[in-house]
Amino acid sequence: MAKNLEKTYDPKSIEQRTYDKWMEKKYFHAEVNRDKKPFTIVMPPPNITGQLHMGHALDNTLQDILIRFKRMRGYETLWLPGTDHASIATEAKIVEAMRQEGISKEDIGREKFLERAWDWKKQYGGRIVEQLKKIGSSCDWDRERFTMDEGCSKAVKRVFVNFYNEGLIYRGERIINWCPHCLTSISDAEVEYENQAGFFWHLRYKTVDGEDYLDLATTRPETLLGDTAVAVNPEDDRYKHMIGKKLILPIVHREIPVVADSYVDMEFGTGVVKITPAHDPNDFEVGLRHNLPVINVMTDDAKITEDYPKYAGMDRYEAREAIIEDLKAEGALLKVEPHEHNVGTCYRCGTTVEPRVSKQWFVKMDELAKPAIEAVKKGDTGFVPQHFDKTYFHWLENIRDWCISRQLWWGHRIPAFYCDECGETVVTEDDSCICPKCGKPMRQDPDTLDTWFSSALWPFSTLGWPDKTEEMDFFYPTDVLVTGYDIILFWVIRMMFSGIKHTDSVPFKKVLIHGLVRDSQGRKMSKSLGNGIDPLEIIDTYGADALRLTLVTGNAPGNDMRFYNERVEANRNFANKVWNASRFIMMNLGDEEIVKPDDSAFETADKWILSRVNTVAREVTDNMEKFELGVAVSKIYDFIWNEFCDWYIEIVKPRLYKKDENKDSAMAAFYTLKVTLIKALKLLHPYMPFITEEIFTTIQSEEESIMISAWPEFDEAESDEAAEKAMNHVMELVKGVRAVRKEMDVNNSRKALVYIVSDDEDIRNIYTTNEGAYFHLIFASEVKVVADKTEIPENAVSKVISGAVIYMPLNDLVDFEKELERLTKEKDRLSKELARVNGMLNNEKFMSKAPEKKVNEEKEKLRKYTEMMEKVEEELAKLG
RNA sequence: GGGAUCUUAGCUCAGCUGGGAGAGCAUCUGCCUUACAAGCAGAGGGUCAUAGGUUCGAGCCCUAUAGGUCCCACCA
Repeated sequence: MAKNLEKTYDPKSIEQRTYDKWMEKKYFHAEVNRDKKPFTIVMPPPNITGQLHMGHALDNTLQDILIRFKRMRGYETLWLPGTDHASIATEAKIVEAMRQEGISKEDIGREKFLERAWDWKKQYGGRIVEQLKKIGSSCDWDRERFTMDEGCSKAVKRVFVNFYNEGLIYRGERIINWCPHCLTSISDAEVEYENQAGFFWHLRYKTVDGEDYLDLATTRPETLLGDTAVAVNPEDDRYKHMIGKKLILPIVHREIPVVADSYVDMEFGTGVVKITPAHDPNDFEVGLRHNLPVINVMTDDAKITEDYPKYAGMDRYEAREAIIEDLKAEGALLKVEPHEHNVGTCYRCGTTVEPRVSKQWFVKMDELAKPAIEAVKKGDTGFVPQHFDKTYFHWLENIRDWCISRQLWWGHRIPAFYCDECGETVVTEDDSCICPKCGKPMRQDPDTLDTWFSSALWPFSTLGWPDKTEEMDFFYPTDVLVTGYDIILFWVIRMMFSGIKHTDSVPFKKVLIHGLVRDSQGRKMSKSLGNGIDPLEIIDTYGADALRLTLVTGNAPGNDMRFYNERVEANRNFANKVWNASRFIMMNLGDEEIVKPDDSAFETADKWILSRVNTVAREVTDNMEKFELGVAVSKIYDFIWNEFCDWYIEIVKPRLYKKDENKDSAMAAFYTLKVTLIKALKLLHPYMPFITEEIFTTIQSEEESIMISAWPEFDEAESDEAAEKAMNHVMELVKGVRAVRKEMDVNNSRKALVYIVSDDEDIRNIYTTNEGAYFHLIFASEVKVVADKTEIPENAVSKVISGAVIYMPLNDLVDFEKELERLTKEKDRLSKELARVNGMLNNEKFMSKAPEKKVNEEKEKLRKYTEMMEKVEEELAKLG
């Protein structure tokens, strides 16, 4: 107990050591334990390509807070960590690395490529895990998973096969989003739209006989190579006569029909649209309706195909230039005007997506979406904050089939097999598939699945599904999913429908949504801007606890936050404050053991702080159960700094310094200090795990860790209204004297006689019995508590507080001006309050409609303010 | 085009079911008071975007307007 703490808190000296201890003791490990209630969070798996950024730091801090809180409350808490194979991102990195060596994927072949990928995973996949540990994450690392490990892969196959057998997965030629850089299809959700400045090229398509024409505009003239029709609205009188006629496609000189389709907006442009089914999703639909040919004019990397020798091999933008020139030459280009339009880009590499018809695998969404919507409507799963359910509903209600096949090698290979002999297709979990029809070995689909297909199963595949495991039974469904709002449509939705479909249960009961961490100017942190703040650097400078506190204070769920170092610094200072308060207690105690003295040794201040910490525990617990983490931690912060340090410690100092004179009183103070500190540390622990552990195990050496200690639950017996009321009077007195001293410019070194005048015997008793609590705080030479003013000297400075008036004869010429100003100000304040209270109490409607409790409160205020007002007026009268 | 969200002290933001406007930082004034100057004490600073409405009572609920942010959307 007599261990010393250093003078300033040094996070570096304790964080690693503390974390190692926790790991060694296996505190993070969860087991199926039927004696306890489970509390489960699965960590959103960071990409193996990733480096810890502020978003991770925030996400994981929130999870760790919830986990530590519940663990202390006696739950069997499982926080299951893991990483995501991130197929497209990882493959891109490896391809890039190989490019620098001068080799391509195809050079080494699929197997060798995958070997490299696994090597890469071994080398870098653990990096982010180590970084997560730096912020104190108390995950069960024994259960760490990877989206491509054996269990998860098994789950993926099972789901694919099940979906397929139920007709919920199908393969078909559809128009999909194609990234010409990543060379793969991507899902709708993976396309980011951005407004780009472009042009409208107005073109003229003439009829076969050359006598008539249709004018239209396009933003992508190069796609004209694939035009197979021109469409007009069937209701459009301007063009009714053209329907069914043939036009000559400029440059290509192919005949194409004019079709009528209500998709065409008569109001927009000329009301004529060229139809390129192979390169535009809408045109594709039109094409289906009118049986139009689909002509793909581009290669995988968005170059024009050999079918158009003149442009073959040109990149789509080069081809655009060339085609425009040719259109001009042909007289088909009427005019060019600037036009801003939405362009789809690949979320991975930013390349403009090329819509393209291709044979892909899809998940049919209609049937799956409905129960996912229902589950949130019924409240089986709820969003915090709730309004995010609107985003969720909106997306699910408008969802289109999900393209899940990717032309990549790194990922879960699609478990579909084709027989080249007889054309049979088999979808099976069995890797070495033999054709059931002709007995020949089958060829597996070369494509892999969208990364999100496997992460959609994360909450249950990590618990052993599809096997019936104890873990599934005990820990599932999970309790909370913590994630950013930017990930709802990618991930949350897919987990929901996958979970409901395969486990007959929602995968989580609550979704706690947080916002983005932005830079000090409110900009998104990004690599390209170079404005990212590295959490590890912050930890290095200020400590993990300060970082964690910064990420949760002053922020409501779902809101973005700005990150700047001044805030971290302030929180580092708080850590130091906690550190020093603890150090103070230990220093003064010396080698003595703390033994709880007889009840009579406890003073009002002791009872007050014990009562307060108890109340704070209740409020904090309530807030945390409602995910109001920011509110909760600011209550702890305020309690520790403003009540415990600034008041209680200051109040008990004389008792500690004179511990030999009154042992019992000193011991009561020590006992109260320790009990209160420990409760406060426990409340703080989920937010600041390292410092609280270090202090706890120093001061409470018989216990081995704060993180497995019991949470301070509210105890009615600790509440002490009388003590709280008394201390409020004491604090008002101290503040009053301090204010007067400051205003009168009286240095604290100058002790003064202080009169406390009150005609209320109870209040006089409070001041008499608690003199020891405040005497030194008001720098008094003597305190006289009296019933009336008869013995107050004429030139005493006065200060009215509730229930009493303070007089301080300062033996100076009283500065009448200042005194007058002070009292007048006070009078103004009181009259405003009185006007407000009177306004309410004189309002008949208020009196009849407001709750009685509120009315009584106001009556009490009226009494108090009236009394104070009288006294202020008396003092003013004295000044003349 | 649809939807969400925000607008509170100089700055960044809290404000839980409607009942006397808060914090951190910054500013001003005193303090090296034997835990902490990464500190202590005191002070100034806000018609809670605007306009209506509901209510005894609105920062909080409703409607509209303005401005900002974000998401979704097939306008060629």
